This record gives sequence, structure tokens and C-alpha cells, in this order.
Amino acid sequence: MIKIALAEDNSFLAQSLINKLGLFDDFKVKFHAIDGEDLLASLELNSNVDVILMDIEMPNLNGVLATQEVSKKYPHIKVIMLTVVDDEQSIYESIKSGAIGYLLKESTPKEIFDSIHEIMEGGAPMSPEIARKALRIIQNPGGIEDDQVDFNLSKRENEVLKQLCTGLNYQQIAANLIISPNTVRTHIENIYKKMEVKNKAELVQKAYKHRLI
Amino acid sequence: MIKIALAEDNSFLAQSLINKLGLFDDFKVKFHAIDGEDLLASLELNSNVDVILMDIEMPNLNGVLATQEVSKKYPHIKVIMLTVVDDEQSIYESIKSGAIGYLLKESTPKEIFDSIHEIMEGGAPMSPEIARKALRIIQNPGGIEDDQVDFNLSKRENEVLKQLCTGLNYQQIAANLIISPNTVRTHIENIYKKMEVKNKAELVQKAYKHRLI
DNA sequence: CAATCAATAGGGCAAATGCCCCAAAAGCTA
DNA sequence: TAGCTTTTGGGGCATTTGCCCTATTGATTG
Repeated sequence: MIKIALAEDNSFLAQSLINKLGLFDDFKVKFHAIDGEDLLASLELNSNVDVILMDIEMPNLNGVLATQEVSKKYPHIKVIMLTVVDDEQSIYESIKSGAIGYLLKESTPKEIFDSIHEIMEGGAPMSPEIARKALRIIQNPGGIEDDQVDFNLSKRENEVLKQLCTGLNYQQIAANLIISPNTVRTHIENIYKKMEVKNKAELVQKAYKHRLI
Repeated sequence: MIKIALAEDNSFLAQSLINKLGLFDDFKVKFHAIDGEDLLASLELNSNVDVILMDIEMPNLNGVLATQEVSKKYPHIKVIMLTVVDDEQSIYESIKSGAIGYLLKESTPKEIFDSIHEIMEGGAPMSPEIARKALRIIQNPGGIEDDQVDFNLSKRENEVLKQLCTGLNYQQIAANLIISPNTVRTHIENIYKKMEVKNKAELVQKAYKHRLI
């Protein structure tokens, strides 16, 4: 039984989707959120969900931002973005935010069925055209303007970052850079603030994603 | 003028490719290497090349290993892999090694022309079918066989790894997977042993390097 | 010259981590 | 069935981390 949540502000479209999903025995719609905030609140209560069908345009918190939150906080949940248009910008934003599927709202029940099963088996359901665009985006982050985020790290902070990412602890980094562990700690705190992370794992991940190392 | 190098052991196919490329004015074939080693030797003398069309199967040093070397030593050079088959394993290996394009050997001159121009403009030329597979590979590394074999992580351990890499702590991971924090701790200890690391930062780094996430 | 920033360093403290120990249920397999 | 792995769960404990706080020195820069 695949547990599905729905985030869609248009109640007509939501009901249509629920009806389509209801045609299949192995789908269970756990809940239906009316916007991004509602979705996050609902997940806070119960995050035992496999797949979220997420409208890209919603009031309060849109699909892209909501997906960001979901994939950060509940990485086990797979997000399929719902949209009426398949423009490159939307695809780009969706993929960046962590969505792994992309469906047009007028999809047939069978297409939805296939997509959800594909995603549960580890696939990335999207049309070949969208896949092509997505791949280009993923493989060529240099071509995307806002991916080249500058965190404004100082020279020393970059050195500390590099060492931190190899798994060294404060003492070892201090020894390598011939400074005090307390200084290392200060540097790391500043790096955390600049890069908006709050622990090592997140930092290393972000550093790799943005090709800082 | 786009500078192209060719790495292809089959002289008949090589000549065919050179002929196809010769149809276009803005392509200049700088040299033709007969295997991976020959390619690296040639690049040692002259690395002023924009694109390498690389056969995936070559004696001495195959296309995947040669691409690894090239993208490590000459990151400005873009590699397009040539193949007769488009099996998932080949695509996976190519992407891992740093190739950003993937062409079937029977491609028409126009397809080759388009691909080379696309790669020069920052695209990732490949057929939609290949793009789909590649995307699945990139976005869902857990689905790739030999990644799991690498460190022999179990299914559950892979799930924990994924969550850990996003920066979640034991409690949050436990909540997401609906298990006890103690179990999460046990899993992580086992992952550490299997992957031969001793803290989160090292783990995240290794996971990224081996494209486990 | 004053202001800002980078780099240095320290204290305190709660929380998280890493590393031992152990054990049991479930599942597969030879 | 016996033996293996996986998944689950727990206790204890030293160390590390993350996050507050303050503070000095030197360089840059308007």
C-alpha cells in the first residue's frame, strides 16, 4: 500500500486527482493539504507518507519552497511536482528543490499510476523531453546563474572548510593550520552562518553541491 | 572553430567519423588517438582541445578510465562518449567518469553536429532515452547495483545514509524512518565500519565522491 | 583617522556524537 | 535445522560539537 499525500489549493483539481488515485487499490491518500504551509503542518503530525503530489503554484507557501522543506526534513518522502506548463524554469526550480518527478495536471489515471509506481521503484518519472532539460540543468550547473552562489567565505574560512570536509575534527584542523581549536571553532561558526547550515553533515553536503571543494 | 580530438581504435569507424565531421566548416579534428593511452600521450603534448569523442571500448586504456584521467587533469575538455549499446551500466560508468555527452556510433552527421554544438553551449547532448536513464541514475543512486556492492550497505543502511547526508540528527532520522534513535545509531556505526570512516563529515564526503547520494 | 572586517582566542554549557558493550526477532540459505 | 545477515533496541561514557558570549590584533578602506 503506497501512502500518498496531496498538496493542491484548487479543490476541483484536488478532487479530480483523488478520484483518479481512487481507481487503484494499492494507493491510499493519507491527507490533502490546501497549501504548502498546511502540508508542512500535516507532515509535522504524521510524516508516514511515501509520495507527495505537489502543486507548483499554491498560496502561502508554493510548491517549490514546500518541496525544499520536505526534501530537507523528510528525505524519505518522494515529491512529484504537478504543473500545467513544462517550461524550463519550472523544471529547474523543481529539480533544485528536490522533486524527483514531474507530471502535467492533465495526466491520465494510467500515467499517474505508472509514475507513482516508477518513483517507488527508484525511477524518475518524467517525459523524455523534461528529462533532457533536467539533465542539462543537473550536469551543467555552471550554466545556471543562481547556482553559483557566493557564500563570501574568507580565505581562511575556505581553508577550514576544506579540512572540515575531509572529516578532521577541530583539534586536527587546528594542528594543520597551526591555530587554536577555539579559533577553528569560531571560523566554523562563521562558515555555518554564511552558508546557512547547522552541522557538519549539512555543510559537507552543501559544499559538494556548490562545488566548493 | 571547435577543436575536436578522436579516440577510437577501429580505424574504419574513426575514418567514418572524421568524414562526418569534415562536412562542417567549424569543426577541426586536431588528432586521432588509437586508444586511451595514445590519447593521454597526445594531450600531454597538446591539450588545446575543446571536445573529445571517446570510444567506450578501447585496448590499453578504455574510454571510461581515459575519461576519468582527462576530466581530472584537463577539466576544460568536454568528453562525449561513443558507444554501440546504451545499457544502463555503460551510461552510469560514463557519467561517473566525467563524460557529459553520450552518442550512439550510428549517429547521423547532423546529430553529431548538434551534439557538439550543444555541448559547447553548455548542454548535455544525449538521446531522450539515455537522458531518462541517466537522470534516474543521478537522482536515485540507491538504484544502482554496484554502488551498493561497493560498500555492501544494506537497504536500510542506505536509507539511513541518505538521511544522515542531509544533516539530520539521530532523532530526526529515527522519526522519519519510524525506528528508535538507538537503532539509527547502530545502523550508523555499521555504516561507518563498512565505509571505513569515523564521523559524519567523512561519511558525507565519501558518499558524494562515490555518488551514493 | 575612524570604521569595518579578518583572524585570532577564550569560557561556559547543553546536546549530539562515536564507540564500546549487549541481545533478540526476523529472514534467508545451505 | 543450523547458521548467517539484517533489523531492531538498549546502556554507559568520554569526547565532540554547536551555540551563546566576549575580546584583541592587524589589515583595509573610505
